[in-house]
Amino acid sequence: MLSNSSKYAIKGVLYLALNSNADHKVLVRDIYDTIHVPEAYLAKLLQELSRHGIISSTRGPKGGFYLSDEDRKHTLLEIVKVIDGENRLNSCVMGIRNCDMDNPCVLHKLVGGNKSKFINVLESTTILDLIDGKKGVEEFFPM
Amino acid sequence: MLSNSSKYAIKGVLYLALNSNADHKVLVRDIYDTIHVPEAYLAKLLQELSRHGIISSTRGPKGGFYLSDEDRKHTLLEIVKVIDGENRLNSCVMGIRNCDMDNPCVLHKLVGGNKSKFINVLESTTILDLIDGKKGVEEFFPM
DNA sequence: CATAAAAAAGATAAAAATATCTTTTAATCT
DNA sequence: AGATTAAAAGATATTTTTATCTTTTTTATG
Repeated sequence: MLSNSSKYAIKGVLYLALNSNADHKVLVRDIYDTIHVPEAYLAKLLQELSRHGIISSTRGPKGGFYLSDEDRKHTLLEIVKVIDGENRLNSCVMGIRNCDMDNPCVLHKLVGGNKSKFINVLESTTILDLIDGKKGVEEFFPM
Repeated sequence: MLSNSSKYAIKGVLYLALNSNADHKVLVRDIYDTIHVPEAYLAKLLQELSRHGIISSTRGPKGGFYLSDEDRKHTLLEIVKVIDGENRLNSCVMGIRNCDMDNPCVLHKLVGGNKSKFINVLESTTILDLIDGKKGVEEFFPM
C-alpha cells in the first residue's frame, strides 16, 4: 500500500515536526540515524518534498530542512502522493482494469472498504494532528 | 500491502475456482488472457501454490491445474503467505523496529486498525466464500 | 571577495520484483 | 515402447525500487 520511500518520508517529516522550525533548521545527517533511514536516500526524499512545497529548506551555512507553521498543515496523503505518485493509491486493490469505487469487482467490495478507510486516515491527518500532545521523539521512534 | 504477484495468484485461483474441478483441469494458456497476467509468470505462481498444496495439478496429457473441494477451503491469506511470505503482512505499517500490536508506535495506532481489518478479511475469506452465489467469470474480471 | 556550509541536481550502483525462456520430468494415449 | 502433452524446475532477462556517490548551486560569514 505504502512504499518504503513514503514511510521514510513520513518518518523524516515527523522528525522535522518534532525538532525543527524556521529558527532551528536541521541537517539530514542529524536525522537519519534516529529514524533508521539511509542518509543519502533520506536527503533525496526531503529534497523532493521541499521541491513540492510540503516542507521547507534553505541552502548554505545555517541552512537545513524545517517545517513552517504552514507546512504542518499538510496531510500524510500529500506526502504519499509526492513520493509514490497518485496512481499507487488510486489503483484497484486487485489491479483489475475498469474497476473502481463506482463499479467495484468482487474483491474490491471485499477489501476495498478497509483500503478506503486507510486512505481517509492519511487524508484527514495533518502533521500537526500527528504530533499533537506528544513530547518527544522517543514516542515515535522506539528502539 | 499486497504484491502484484499475490494479486496475480489470487486472480488465478479465482479463475480456477470458477472454471475447474478434478474432472476438468485447465491450462495456464487458457487462463492468462482472461485475467491479464503474463503466461509464464502465472505458470510460476500456480506451480508455487501447487507445491504448497493450495491448489492441485497433474502433468501430462489431460493434465492442468484445478481446485479440489478441499482446495476451495483455503483462505486468501494462505495464498498471500505462500507468494509474499509471512513477513510482508506482519511487519509494522511504518517499518518501525520493535513496533507491533502490543507496543504500537503512534502511526501504528493511526492506521494499524485498518490494516488489521484488511488482514482479517483475507484470513476469514475462503475461495469458496468468494465465489459463493456467483455465476461467471465476467463478474470477477470485468473488462 | 573568498571560503565554507548545505541543499539541489545528476549520475551511477545494488537489490528486489517482475517477467521470460529453456530444459526436465511425469502422465497419457496410440 | 514411442510420441506427445503439460507441469516442474532451472536459468536468464528486464524493470522498478532502493540506495549511494559526485558535482553544482545557493547562502552565510569572516
